[in-house]
Amino acid sequence: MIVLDDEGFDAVTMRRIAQELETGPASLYAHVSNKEELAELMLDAVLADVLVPEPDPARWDEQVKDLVRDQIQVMAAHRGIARIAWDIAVPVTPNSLKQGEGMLALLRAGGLTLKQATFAGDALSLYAKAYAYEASGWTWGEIDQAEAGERGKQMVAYMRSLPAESFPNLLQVGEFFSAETAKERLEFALEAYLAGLKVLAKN
Amino acid sequence: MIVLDDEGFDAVTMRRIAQELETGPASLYAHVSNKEELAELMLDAVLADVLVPEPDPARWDEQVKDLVRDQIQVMAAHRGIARIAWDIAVPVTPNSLKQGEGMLALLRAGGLTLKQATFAGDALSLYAKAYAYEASGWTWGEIDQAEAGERGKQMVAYMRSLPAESFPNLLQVGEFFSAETAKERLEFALEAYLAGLKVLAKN
DNA sequence: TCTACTCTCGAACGGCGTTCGCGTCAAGTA
DNA sequence: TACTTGACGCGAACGCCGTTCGAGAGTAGA
Repeated sequence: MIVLDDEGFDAVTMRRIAQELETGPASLYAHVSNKEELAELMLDAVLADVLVPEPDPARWDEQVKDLVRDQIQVMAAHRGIARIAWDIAVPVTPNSLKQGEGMLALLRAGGLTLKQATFAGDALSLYAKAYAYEASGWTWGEIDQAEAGERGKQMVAYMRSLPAESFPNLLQVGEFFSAETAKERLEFALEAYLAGLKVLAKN
Repeated sequence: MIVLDDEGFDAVTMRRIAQELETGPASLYAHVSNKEELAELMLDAVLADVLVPEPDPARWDEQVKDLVRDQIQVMAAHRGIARIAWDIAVPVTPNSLKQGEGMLALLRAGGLTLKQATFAGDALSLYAKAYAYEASGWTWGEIDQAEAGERGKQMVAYMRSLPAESFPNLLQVGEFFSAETAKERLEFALEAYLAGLKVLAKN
């Protein structure tokens, strides 16, 4: 009932889910108290697909990167899930907790104090949600692939046309913002942040 | 007309704005083509309050931190603005561009290549949006301050009650997630990320 | 003054999340 | 078996939302 609902729809609505179940929207309220609760259940179901590794101090940094990448991948793979993740203030569902604990364990294996690990885990999950949400935009957006490419080119052209005296840097960076560099941007962010964590861990 | 609209409302709706202007919702469409455009105008107006510094290579890192802090502060100060920032795929309004250019200039002053600066700027603005959105939650949420504190305490208690064998780390970190540590979390993220950038800049 | 044109905005459309209580039906009792 | 009763599924409706349309008001030119 829960897992399949978010696969195919533009926006998950109570009416559409009810339709899927061949019933009226009112019937859903027999199982969940509101849409937010249903959203939490969906997010939790999706997070079950991300398995948390056993910390290995020798390669904890790669493990952290993998975990973030997996979380992003799984959120981006299901339409609307990333958005849901933002609307949930404090995640207390079983799989959310498991992810949180797993991330903490990895960061502690990297030599961070408990407080540092907590703050780092918070920042990383914030970034994962942010990136996944943005990624959902291009993956599931209303515009198709060809049109998206066209848009990208127009964007680059537009940036190049900016007045050089006001935007000396910006007009050169258009090419770095295509969909192809998305992965690269993620890798850069992970590398930079983890490099920073290693610096802070030594103090 | 534009600037004041987002100050007082839980959610900015076309009807409420029209009401504020003592007219019907249809009249707004004479000035903007849809809600998204109106949202862009509001975000741009708000960003005008963030002034972009002249890059100083001696203290570029502090300047970057200041810029991110200012962006967050200004977004968190206006209800609903942070959410709007997420829904805008590519910001092309004048002040958004100015912020982007300013950030690039600072990062380049720190010795990053153009590509590195682009990716770093992207990650930083992603984080700024993410943090500001989260911050909007506590600042403008439907629950009042006293109740929020109560909630926090319950949260800590709940985390302490988790089974120790499954969540050895998580059950100790409840205290680090209170509203008081929010600023500290931001500072940690900034410090870690900038430390990482300095490492990468040397290669 | 009359015409022609522009612009405003009341009313309505289709969709949303959620609520209410009627009607059905199964379990319990005689 | 026949009746009563209780729970509960869900059709219909409520009050929102963003957006559209065209009647009518307002204005400028002849």
